[in-house]
Amino acid sequence: MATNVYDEFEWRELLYDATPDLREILGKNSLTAYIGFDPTASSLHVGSLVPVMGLARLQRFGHAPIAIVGGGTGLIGDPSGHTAERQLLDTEKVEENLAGIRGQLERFLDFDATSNAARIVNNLDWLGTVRMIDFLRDVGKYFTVNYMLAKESVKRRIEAEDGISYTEFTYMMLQAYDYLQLYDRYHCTLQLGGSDQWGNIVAGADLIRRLRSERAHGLVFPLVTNAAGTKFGKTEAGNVWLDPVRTSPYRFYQYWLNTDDRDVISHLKYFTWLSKEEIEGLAVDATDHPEKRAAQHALADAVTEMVHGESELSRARQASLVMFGEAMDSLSVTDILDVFEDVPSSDVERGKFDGEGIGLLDLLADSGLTASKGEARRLVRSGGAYMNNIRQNDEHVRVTVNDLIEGKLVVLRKGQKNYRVVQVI
RNA sequence: GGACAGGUACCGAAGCGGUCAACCGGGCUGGACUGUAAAUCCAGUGUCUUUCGACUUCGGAGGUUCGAAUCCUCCCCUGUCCA
Repeated sequence: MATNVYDEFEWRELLYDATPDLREILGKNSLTAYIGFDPTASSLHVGSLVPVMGLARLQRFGHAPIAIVGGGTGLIGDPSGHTAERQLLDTEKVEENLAGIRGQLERFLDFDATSNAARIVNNLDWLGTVRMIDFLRDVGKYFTVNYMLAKESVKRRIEAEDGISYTEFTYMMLQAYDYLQLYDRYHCTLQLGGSDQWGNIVAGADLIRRLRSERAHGLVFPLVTNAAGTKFGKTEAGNVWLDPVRTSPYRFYQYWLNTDDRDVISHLKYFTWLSKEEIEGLAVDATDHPEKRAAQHALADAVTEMVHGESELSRARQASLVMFGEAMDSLSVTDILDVFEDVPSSDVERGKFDGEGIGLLDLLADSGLTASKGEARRLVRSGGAYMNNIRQNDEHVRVTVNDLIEGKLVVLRKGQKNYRVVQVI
């Protein structure tokens, strides 16, 4: 393991840009560093793992991390990386989001460390009470409009048709003020962020230099990309969240497992604690035996365990086996309901299974797995229909009580991974 | 307001009196292959019954005809050009 966190960031390719001399400074001193998190939702998503782990990595190298949850700035909206004016969130919503994010951050940071304990602070503490006149005199005076206009995030929006509101335009000053406050309160001299934050970070460092004659630093991470050109952290179903209620651990696990070959090594560097040697070993495996996908498994295991814990990881793996065709007769109803937690289910009356039972085609159509009986028929004929993970070739088959697992449910499947749990009521 | 062009299934796009549930391409869904990948190949893609067949569909409403997506009338909408 490297001894300087700067080197650590560097080999992980997390170093997009940094202020001069930062490497030496990080090697010599224990710094206090911060990252801001926007409370735009009540959960962080996988994209936030880079900055979150960035803080955690810093802490492991002896630096003290501060996570700002932007209760104040969140009420304003950061124009960086956005092409259109953002919707304002109301105070109540921001409060709610803050609570969720705070809980998630606590998983990653050590708040009990003796010399470099982590902190979570809310910038509403100072932004909420600062008086406009004071702010303009103390902070605004040091920002020329020319300087702000030159920033990429502002420039892009000025060129866009809808422009930028004064509110969002001010955002940069607020973030700079945050940095100044943290400097004054905790002697924080490093700010981290995504590459889109560079302008805001430098603005803060400049402000500290002018007002306190002290050098403050910045380091930004690259934007995480996918080789296929798709947006990182997004699936057809939407964002991949850390919150297990929004994205089940199974889906979370699957998201990482499906990482493109071309991305998997860099994502291992970004999102895991695996060492350089371990990752290099996995890179060799990936080249020699791509079909084994050892790197994807390592990635999915590591990230799922880190975010959801060991028992959720093993459940996700179990669910994956069953989802991809493993026989399910060894599973109990409880297990099945667990595995198929985020699979749609439908209810059918018990009486339908009595005696002759219900036609397979009717069951497929009634459950909504196929849109019509005709479609169900075609599905069976083409060999894509399964009941309890057993392929059904006969379209005249009838489903009776004997097919029910523990008399309670039957699992229908269309193709590789379209499931439907039919529960008997 | 005027002149053209056009509105067809998820999208694009043929068809211009019967053989049209409607060519073809994309998408989508299965299957084969495979690494829960990419590419490729095969099949399917209105509903119901499946063997024949029945019913509802081609902007809307009427009409002509034994018979219309195809012809006529009116209406609605879209695009382009001229006011």
